[in-house]
Amino acid sequence: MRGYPAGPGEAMRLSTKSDYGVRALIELALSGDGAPVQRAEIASRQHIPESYLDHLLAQLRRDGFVRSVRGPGGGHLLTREPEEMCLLHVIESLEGSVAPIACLEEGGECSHEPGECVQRWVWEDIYEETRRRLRAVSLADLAERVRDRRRAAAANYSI
Amino acid sequence: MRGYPAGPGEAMRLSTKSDYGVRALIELALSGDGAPVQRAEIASRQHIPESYLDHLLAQLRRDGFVRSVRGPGGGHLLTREPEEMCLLHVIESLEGSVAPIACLEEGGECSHEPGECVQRWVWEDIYEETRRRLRAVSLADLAERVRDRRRAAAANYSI
DNA sequence: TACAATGTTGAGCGACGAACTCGACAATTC
DNA sequence: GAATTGTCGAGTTCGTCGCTCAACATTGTA
Repeated sequence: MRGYPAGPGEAMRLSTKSDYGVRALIELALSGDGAPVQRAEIASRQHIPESYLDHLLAQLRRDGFVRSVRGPGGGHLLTREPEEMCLLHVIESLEGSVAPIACLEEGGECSHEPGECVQRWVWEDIYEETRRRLRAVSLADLAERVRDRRRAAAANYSI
Repeated sequence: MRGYPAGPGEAMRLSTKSDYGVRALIELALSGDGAPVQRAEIASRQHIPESYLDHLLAQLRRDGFVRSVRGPGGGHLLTREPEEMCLLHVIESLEGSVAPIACLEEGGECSHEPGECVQRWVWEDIYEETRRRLRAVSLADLAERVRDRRRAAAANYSI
């Protein structure tokens, strides 16, 4: 997809991890029957390097979004209904935190002298607003969008 | 201040550039008489590595926030009133862009197949909200805060 | 005019994260 | 028990971040 790290003048940028990860979860949400989806299938459908997807799935498993079934016919499954999983938690699982400055993070230290950290209040508001909006979006919302788009694309194709 | 690059799990993080840069401009705003402020003085007051500050001032000069006076007694000055400079423009000058994903940037390409970029709308809203909030804050606002805090600190000191 | 105090530029460097890859190992199920 | 899956951790490449340094240009003062 990207295949390359973020370039210059691209601070504040999300890494590929959360994008890959969210799209992997969407794929699981889309194949909504009880059958597990294999790594290889997720990877090819969403164009994610398979060996890299391993790590993302491991992380998502650690944080309880996904559970894996081994053996032939195995694969990955969501642990809950996609309606109950929000973008915020998934992204925070993979990116660590979406705090734009360190001192907003839990346990984060402010590097400025006390009383001199003057920009914090601005970013605090932005941070909270960002989290609020990410919390309001569920995996089901995103999956539905994908479904709609794919339907539309298929319809276009047949004309 | 930081002295080190951002660690793991710290995507979406601002670099030191904008923090240093904004604080440098605040320092110029605070010494509001017509006298230029030297690099060395800005650096020591705001604890910014002097040789690094060079680059930031150069960038800010290129983008018209600062103008420099050479020769003995020279230094740096704001080109406009601090009320007329907003945080957004300063940060965008130094960081390049605060877009959380590449395809939101001007001229930015979406790396996904058409119709599959499903998270874009979420981030688009967040991006615009972020820019709106940064635009609403002026250098004068920030300078005033610093002034207040320094006054308070001085008062505390004398008790 | 000389000179010293400034700012400007760009090369360069060490450390570290991003984005992967690879290979060995463990668990399952047929 | 062999084949098929997932798990884990080390390793690689590349590029940015944060910063330094040295050479050069400019300007005010003597």
